[in-house]
Amino acid sequence: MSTANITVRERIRKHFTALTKSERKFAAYLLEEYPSAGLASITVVAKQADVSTPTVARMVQKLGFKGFPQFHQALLTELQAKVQGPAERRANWASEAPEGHLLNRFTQAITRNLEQTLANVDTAQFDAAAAQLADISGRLYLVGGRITRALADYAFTHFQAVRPRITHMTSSSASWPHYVLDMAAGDTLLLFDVRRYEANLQRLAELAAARGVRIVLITDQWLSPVAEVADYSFSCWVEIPSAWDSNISTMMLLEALIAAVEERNWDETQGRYERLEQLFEATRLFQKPVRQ
Amino acid sequence: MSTANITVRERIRKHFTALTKSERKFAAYLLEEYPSAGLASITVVAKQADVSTPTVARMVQKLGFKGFPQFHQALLTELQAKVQGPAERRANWASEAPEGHLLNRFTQAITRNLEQTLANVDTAQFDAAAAQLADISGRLYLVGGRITRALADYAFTHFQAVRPRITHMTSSSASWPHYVLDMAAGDTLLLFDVRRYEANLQRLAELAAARGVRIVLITDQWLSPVAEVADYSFSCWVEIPSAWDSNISTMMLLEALIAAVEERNWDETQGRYERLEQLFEATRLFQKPVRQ
DNA sequence: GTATGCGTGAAAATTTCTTTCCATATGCGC
DNA sequence: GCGCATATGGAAAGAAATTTTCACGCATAC
Repeated sequence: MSTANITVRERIRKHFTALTKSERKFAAYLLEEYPSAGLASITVVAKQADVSTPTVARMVQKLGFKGFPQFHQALLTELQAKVQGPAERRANWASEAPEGHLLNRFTQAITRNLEQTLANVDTAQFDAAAAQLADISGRLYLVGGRITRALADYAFTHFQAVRPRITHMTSSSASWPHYVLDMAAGDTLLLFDVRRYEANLQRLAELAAARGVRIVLITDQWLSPVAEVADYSFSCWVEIPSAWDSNISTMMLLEALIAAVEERNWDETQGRYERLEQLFEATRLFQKPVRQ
Repeated sequence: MSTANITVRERIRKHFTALTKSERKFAAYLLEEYPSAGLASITVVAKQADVSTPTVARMVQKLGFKGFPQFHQALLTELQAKVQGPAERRANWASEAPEGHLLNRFTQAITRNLEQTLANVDTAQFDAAAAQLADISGRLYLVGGRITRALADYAFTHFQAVRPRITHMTSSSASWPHYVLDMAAGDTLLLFDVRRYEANLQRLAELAAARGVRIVLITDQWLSPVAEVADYSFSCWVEIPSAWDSNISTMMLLEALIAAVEERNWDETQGRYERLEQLFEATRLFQKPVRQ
């Protein structure tokens, strides 16, 4: 492991004096276009540097590699490390917590889930889905499963403030057919389905799709079968060291969508917030905010 | 050339529904550690993803590559482009999103909120609160406000799997007195209150406290007045560039608490999960999970 | 001028990787 | 419960890569 951490570049510098003329030719070529010049097969690389394959093979051995594949792998690892960026993975968020504390382990898993989820969002699809959700010419239906019912509820509360014409389909699937009856082309169905995927939701999605309803699906990384009929699907990474799945990334995607819809309909949304504020005031349901 | 510019990640997204179970397994593995997981030889890659080489070969063809080498090359090119590109693109956060895209702005705010929230958790208090929530000698009551009702609902669903003796107090505050009537010393009340703080919740908390109920409060950074009577309070950072507050950090704290309770009561919890599983099986409410 | 030794690359030998074929397993509809 | 369709991985064939061998060229020393 002692020599494992030095870069190929450093190895070349270190052994340069021991290299022969052709080998130096190849070394120069590699450094010229580092490290991409070394990423093809030995045959291709050798040809491009205008030396023979044995020359390259001998040289990488001089550099301390067992063979060309090992050399190739080393370059790859370097490149990968570069992309990963500063290795300061936010490991210690819960700064006060001891190393192995649950909070830290949990945080690490969550961070990774959020990263993965975001990396896998197709921006164009996100924008299109936001536009669909913002389209108030049709109704917006919300529905979730056993676990995600709470998310659908949360979505309902927020979308209510952002746009009119919303229906929260209760989790009692017996009543779903009644809702489907009123669905029409141009309507939107925002559907949550994480494992274990529920057959009822799939049937609902199929019925809705058949009526020309656009479906936005928020699911997990293993993709609910509803994705088959959904117009827009988003995968959220949900694994945590636990018997159940985390829905933090799911929630994040939901909030991001709400924010996007809000931004899109801002002119109208603003007015709604003001009216909502006045209504709260009128009903005296809520106390004055502490700040702001 | 028309299809040359889309990333492998996008290809996977696009074709995911057409993939079989094993192929998805490989796809998931690749996305998990992208793109390095796909850079070894097909044999190695397949073995690490625990699928057969033919599966991988078939899949890359489905993605539109002629063969594995072409797929391999595409990943390599992506990686190179990434390195060549704008020097320090921030890690993997929504890597495909343009700089000023809402997704990126949103993510930044969320990251900050999570950091702040975690930095402000007192580990000892967290552990103590978890112990309180895990104490099944008393009842556990759950309640939330207008917005946080959804979180209380989510908490209810999960705590149900983890421990017995739970009561979800519905948001209709008219019925709260009935619940209070049955509260006794040794019971626990998990209460969510974020701005705008609700007078009803405060009164409920006072009544419960008077009856000797231990109160765990999850609130925002400005602290609900309920904190006065709560035994344990946690502040979650909730500000995002939007007219409303984000509850992602709130959700995170909640999930962390659930995880902590689960870990604490694991012996009993495990049995509950198994029974739950059997009940699901019996009611046939749910489809078979895709994986695991 | 000849002999010696090192560097070099063509080509063979070998290893490794990729693809194809096929038997088995698995799930699904009837 | 049966038969069909599809998915899966073992194994072999085929392809490509890497390594080794070896003969030649070239420089240097005597």
